Amino acid sequence: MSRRNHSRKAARHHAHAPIFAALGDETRLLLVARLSQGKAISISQLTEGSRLTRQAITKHLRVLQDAGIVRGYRSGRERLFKFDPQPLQQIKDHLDLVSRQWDQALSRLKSLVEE
Amino acid sequence: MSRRNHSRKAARHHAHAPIFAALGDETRLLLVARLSQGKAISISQLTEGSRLTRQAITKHLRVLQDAGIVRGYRSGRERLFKFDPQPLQQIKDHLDLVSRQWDQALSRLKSLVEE
DNA sequence: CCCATATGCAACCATCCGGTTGCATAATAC
DNA sequence: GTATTATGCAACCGGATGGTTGCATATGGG
Repeated sequence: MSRRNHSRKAARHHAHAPIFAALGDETRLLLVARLSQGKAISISQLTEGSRLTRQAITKHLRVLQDAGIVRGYRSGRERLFKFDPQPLQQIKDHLDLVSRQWDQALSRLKSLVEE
Repeated sequence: MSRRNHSRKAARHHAHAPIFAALGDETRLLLVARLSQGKAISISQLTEGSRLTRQAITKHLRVLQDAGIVRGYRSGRERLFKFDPQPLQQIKDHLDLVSRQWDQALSRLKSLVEE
């Protein structure tokens, strides 16, 4: 295996912002929380227990779907949505990267001071 | 224990959406990446290397600051910003919670099937 | 003092976003 | 085959967002 395989991390994390953005809404966080319970849920089921309109919920689901967090498919007369954990894993990894950089910066600073 | 003790988790993660929202922009992710390197950086330094205006960057920093991800303070004639890891840790924890629910749901399903 | 640098403040603009209402269509139930 | 349920589509609305420009102010250097 050659070494030219270096995919530089600085250039590759460009797709994360839309995922964060999709989670940047309280209603959507609620939907994700509900869908991460496992079962696929229909739009009208998801609308119950929210004071929002079905259309509002539909739009939110669309946003989540475009971010890849959720996947919808038709079943009979209803559209079911199910959770997909992959995008969340992706941004979790990114957050870990940031934290790691921060920690390393701290320890570099600390060793300088102690010297 | 009285009733007042029911801090239902549904009510407690209300502060997470603004943090996700603050990260839901490519420019802001870049700023965070740079600031997580450790050192405090001024507005004009952060503006260099971006094709955006200083004011645009200033606004983005304001958003990050309102989310608590970054803290700014005046030093001489410049305003320095430094990274604060706590909010990111917070949402990382939330993501872990969601993933955990998902995994549990999966294993419940699996045990059902195998039975 | 005077100048250059770094920032603050405000107005303005186009677009996006969250939400609604109204109506059309598809599937199921009876 | 008709009523009911679940969804789709489109227009509309006000407010937030991302960005710009222009000008005012503060601070440090010689």
